[in-house]
Amino acid sequence: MELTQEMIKGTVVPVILKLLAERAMYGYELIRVVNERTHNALQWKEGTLYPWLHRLEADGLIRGEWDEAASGRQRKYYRITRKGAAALEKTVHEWVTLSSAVNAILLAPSMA
Amino acid sequence: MELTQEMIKGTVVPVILKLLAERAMYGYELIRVVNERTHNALQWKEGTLYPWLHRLEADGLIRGEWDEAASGRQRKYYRITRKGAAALEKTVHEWVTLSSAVNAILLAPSMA
DNA sequence: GATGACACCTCGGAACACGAGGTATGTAAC
DNA sequence: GTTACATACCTCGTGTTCCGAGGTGTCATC
Repeated sequence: MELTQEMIKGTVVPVILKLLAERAMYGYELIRVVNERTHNALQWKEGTLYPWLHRLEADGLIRGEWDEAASGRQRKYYRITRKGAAALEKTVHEWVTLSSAVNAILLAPSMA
Repeated sequence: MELTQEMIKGTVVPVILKLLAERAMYGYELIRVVNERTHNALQWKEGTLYPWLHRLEADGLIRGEWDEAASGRQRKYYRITRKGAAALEKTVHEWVTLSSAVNAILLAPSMA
């Protein structure tokens, strides 16, 4: 019964879309940025992220493109599509609705 | 790719514990109360709730007891245990940490 | 006596996370 | 030059979960 991990589900998609809306990034970078920005509250793993990137690309929400870094290393940079931007807006709204509802219950004062 | 349903996962346990910390309730009642309090933002289903009640009882976080309602109908009232109260505190803290981290990303101003 | 709300439950298919494993390249140390 | 590590991509299998569909029985109403 690993609660935290369960909570993380469902936040993956909006967070990916949001970060890619800010700027194009490659998979490994996304993991690093998320772990840093959330101080490891969200601990993303490769086994979770890569399949999602493929799914989102298949759905046309993001588009990946191989590019050569200055070091000469190949990286696959993803950027958000128009369709993805629309999905982002929708999913953020869903998150706000849900988290507000949950907060309203969890943070209500306990009855004595 | 049903995002909202995915998000709901992980919120089930803290919400159950919190509501039972307020007062003893039976399963069917929990579903009704949650759907009302969240205006259907969380739409709980029986197929999700009942297995969780059994799991939480098996883990000693809640305790169920059959009781006869005034109508004569049998209901299984659940109440939180001492162990459950500790788990509630922990899981609420986890939720706050997680939702704050996600909000920090999702609600950040988009770069132009 | 039939219909529908209440109240409990289980089962099975589909979806998902993630650990473990794999490949390949650049960099640093020795 | 080769060993070792960080980078960077990927897939597969196991275990876990949701929830629609189905089942049982009770009570109230008509």
